[in-house]
Amino acid sequence: MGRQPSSKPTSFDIAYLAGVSQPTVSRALRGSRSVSLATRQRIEAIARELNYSVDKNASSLRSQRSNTIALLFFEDPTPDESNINPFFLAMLGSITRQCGVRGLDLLISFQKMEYDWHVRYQDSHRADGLILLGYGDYTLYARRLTELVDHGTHFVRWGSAGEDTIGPTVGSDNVGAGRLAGEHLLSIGRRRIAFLGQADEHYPEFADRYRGLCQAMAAVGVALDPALQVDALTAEDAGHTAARTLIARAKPFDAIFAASDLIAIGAMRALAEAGLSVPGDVAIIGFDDIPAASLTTPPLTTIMQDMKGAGQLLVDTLVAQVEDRPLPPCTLGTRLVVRRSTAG
Amino acid sequence: MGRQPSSKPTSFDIAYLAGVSQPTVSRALRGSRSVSLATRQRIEAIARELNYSVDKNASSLRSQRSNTIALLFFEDPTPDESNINPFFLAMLGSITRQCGVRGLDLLISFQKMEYDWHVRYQDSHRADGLILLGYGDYTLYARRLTELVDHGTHFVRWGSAGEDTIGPTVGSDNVGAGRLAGEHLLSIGRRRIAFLGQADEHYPEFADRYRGLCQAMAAVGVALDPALQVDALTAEDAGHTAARTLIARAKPFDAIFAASDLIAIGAMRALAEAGLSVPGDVAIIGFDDIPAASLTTPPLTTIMQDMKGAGQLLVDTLVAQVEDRPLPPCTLGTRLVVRRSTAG
DNA sequence: CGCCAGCAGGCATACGTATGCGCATATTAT
DNA sequence: ATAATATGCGCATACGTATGCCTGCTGGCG
Repeated sequence: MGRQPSSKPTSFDIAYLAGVSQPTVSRALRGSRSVSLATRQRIEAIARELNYSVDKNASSLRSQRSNTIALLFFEDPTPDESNINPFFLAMLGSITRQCGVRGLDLLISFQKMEYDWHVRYQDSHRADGLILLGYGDYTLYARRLTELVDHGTHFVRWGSAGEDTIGPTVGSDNVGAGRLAGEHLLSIGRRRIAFLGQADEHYPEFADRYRGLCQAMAAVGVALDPALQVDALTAEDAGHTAARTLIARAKPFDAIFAASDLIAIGAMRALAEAGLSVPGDVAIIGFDDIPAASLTTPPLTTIMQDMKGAGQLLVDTLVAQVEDRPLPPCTLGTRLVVRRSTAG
Repeated sequence: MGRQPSSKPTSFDIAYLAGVSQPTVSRALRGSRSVSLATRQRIEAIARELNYSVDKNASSLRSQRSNTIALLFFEDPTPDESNINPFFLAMLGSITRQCGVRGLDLLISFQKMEYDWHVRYQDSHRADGLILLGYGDYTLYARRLTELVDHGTHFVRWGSAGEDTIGPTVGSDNVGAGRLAGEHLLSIGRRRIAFLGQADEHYPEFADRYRGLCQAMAAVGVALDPALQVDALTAEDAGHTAARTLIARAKPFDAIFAASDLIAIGAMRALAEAGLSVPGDVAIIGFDDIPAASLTTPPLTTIMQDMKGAGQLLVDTLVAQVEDRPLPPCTLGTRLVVRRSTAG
C-alpha cells in the first residue's frame, strides 16, 4: 500500500510503530532475554510486515563481528584460474554447506600465496577468520603462516595435521591413507609399487602418503625402491611427465600409487601411450576421488577423503578460534574406493 | 616503538600522526583531488607503517556501498550439495577473476530457489548486487525474478538472453550454438539426429539449443523427428535414463546432441551398455566442455562457452546496474571443440 | 591596492546498530 | 509496611568512516 520503497526501514521505524525505543527493537530481534515475550512478538510482526532486515554493516561495525568467513584458495603452480583443482571445489561445497548451517556468510577469493591476506580480510573486518586451502611449497607457505600467527589472525588451514604445524590445521590422515592404498595394491599381488608425487618435506601431505605406502610395504617385508618414486605436483601434466620419467627409468613396476587423481589421470595417459595396460601390466590408484575418477578408462581406484567432515571441521574449528576457545587438532578418516584400475 | 597491537589503528590515529584531521585522512586514502600530493604521500606512508586498513563495515555503512557482490547458485533437482555442476564451477573461476580485477569482494552461497535472496543479501547491505546462476524450471524462476525486479534489487542472471527475459540477462548464443552442433553432425554425414534435453519453454536455454539444431537441419532440408527428442535435465543420471528411453523407442538414429556434457556422459554409458559404438554407430556431441569431457572414452566433442567473457560480462553488467547506468543486453559466442566422439 | 578564484583542509554530522548503565514498576521476603 | 530483588525498558553513547559545507590562505589580475 504505497510504502516508500525509496528508503529501507530502520530499527527506529520499527521502534516508533511498536511504541518502544530503538534499543529495545535491537534486543528483541536478537532474542535478548530482557525483552518481554509480548513486546518481542509485536516487534517481530512489525519487522516482518515492513520487510525489515538488520543492516549488516551497522551491525558488524557496532558489534565488531561480521559473521563472515573468508575462504582463500591459492595454488602455487597454476596461474590459470580457469582450471581449479577439482578437489578444492568439492571442499567448497562442503564448506558452504556448513556456513549455511551456522548462519555464516562466505567470502571467497583465489589468491597468490604472496598476497597479504590478513590485511585484506581480517584487519578490515571483512571477515572474522580465514580458511586457507591450497597445496604449495611448504617452506614458503610456512613463512606466511608464521606471519599470520604473529599477527593474531584467526585462521584454519587444510593440510597435513602433524605435530609441528603452524597454526590450527585440519586434514586427512594421510599416512593412514597411504597405508590403505599400499595394502590394497599388495592385496592384489603387486610388489613393485611406484609412487608419483613429491615425497620431500616441502609437501607434507604427499610425503605422508608416501610414508604410509612405505609402512604398508615394510609390514609385509617388501622394500620400496627409491628409483620408483618420481616427483610430481598435483596436475595432470605433471602426472603425465612423471609417468614418462618412470617408464624411461626402465625399472620394472607393476603398480602406481599417484598422490592425486589428477596425477593418476595424467599417468594413465602416459601408460596408454607406452602400450602398457591398466590394470593388466600396471595397477593404478589415485587420491581424492574427484568426479572425473569414475570416468577414466578403466575407472580409477582411489582414496576418498571425508569431504563432509572436512567442511564441518574447518568451519567449526575456525569459529571456535574466533570465539577464543581453541579446539584440539583433529584428523579425518579416509576410505578406499575400488574400481577397475586395480581389478584382479 | 611499542604500539599496542591490541587495538587496530583508525583514521584518527593516522590523522594525529600526520597532523591533519580525520576527514583529510579519509580523502587522502581514497585519492581525493582536494588533498595535496605532499599531504597524501605523508598520510600513505604513515598508514603503511601502521599497517592501517580501512574498516570495511564503517566504510560501507557510511557510503552505503559494500563493493561486494553475491553469487547465488541454485539447482532445482540436486539436493546433494557435494555434486555441484562443473559448468558453474568454471563460471565461478571466471567471476572471481573479474571481481579481483574490479576490487570487489565475492560472497557465495548455494540456495534453494524458494529462498528470499534479496532480503538476505541486498536489503541487509551485505552486497550491492546479485549474480544468479542456475538452471531450473523457468516458470517458478520467473516468479522470483519478477519479485526481485519489483523490489528494485540489483541483479544479473546467467541464462537465455531472449527478448522477453525478466531482468538483465547474460548468456551464450544458445540458438547459434545449437546450429553449430547440428552443422557439425550434418557435416560428418549424420542425418538422424537425436536431442537429449528439455525442449520446452520451461527451460529456455535447452530449448534454444534445440531450436538451433532444428534450424541447421532445416537448412539442408532434413526434418528432425520429434520421436528423437527426449527430455533430460542436466545430470548424468538424467542423460543415462534419457538415452535408454531413446534406444527403447527403436527409432533409428546415428547421432546425439546432448544439451549438456553431463547428459552426454550419461548417454555414452547407456550406449555402451546397449552395445552401440561411439562414434561408429552413434556420434555424440555435448555442451559446456567441462573438464571431464576430454576424459571420456572416446573423448567428447562439445560446445565450449566463453567462460572468460561470461564472468567479465556478468560482473560488468551488474556493476553498471548498481551505478544506475544499465548496459544493453549482450550475448556471448561459442566454439565447437571436436574430439573423437564425432570422428569421421 | 583590492577583488575574486581556487586550493587545501577543517568542522560537523550522518550512516544504523548494539550495549553498559540506570530507572521505574512489579514481585517477593522480612 | 518496608526493604530487597527481579523484570522490562529507555538513555546515552560508541563503532569508524565519508561527505557537504565553510573557511583561511595564496596568487593572479585589473
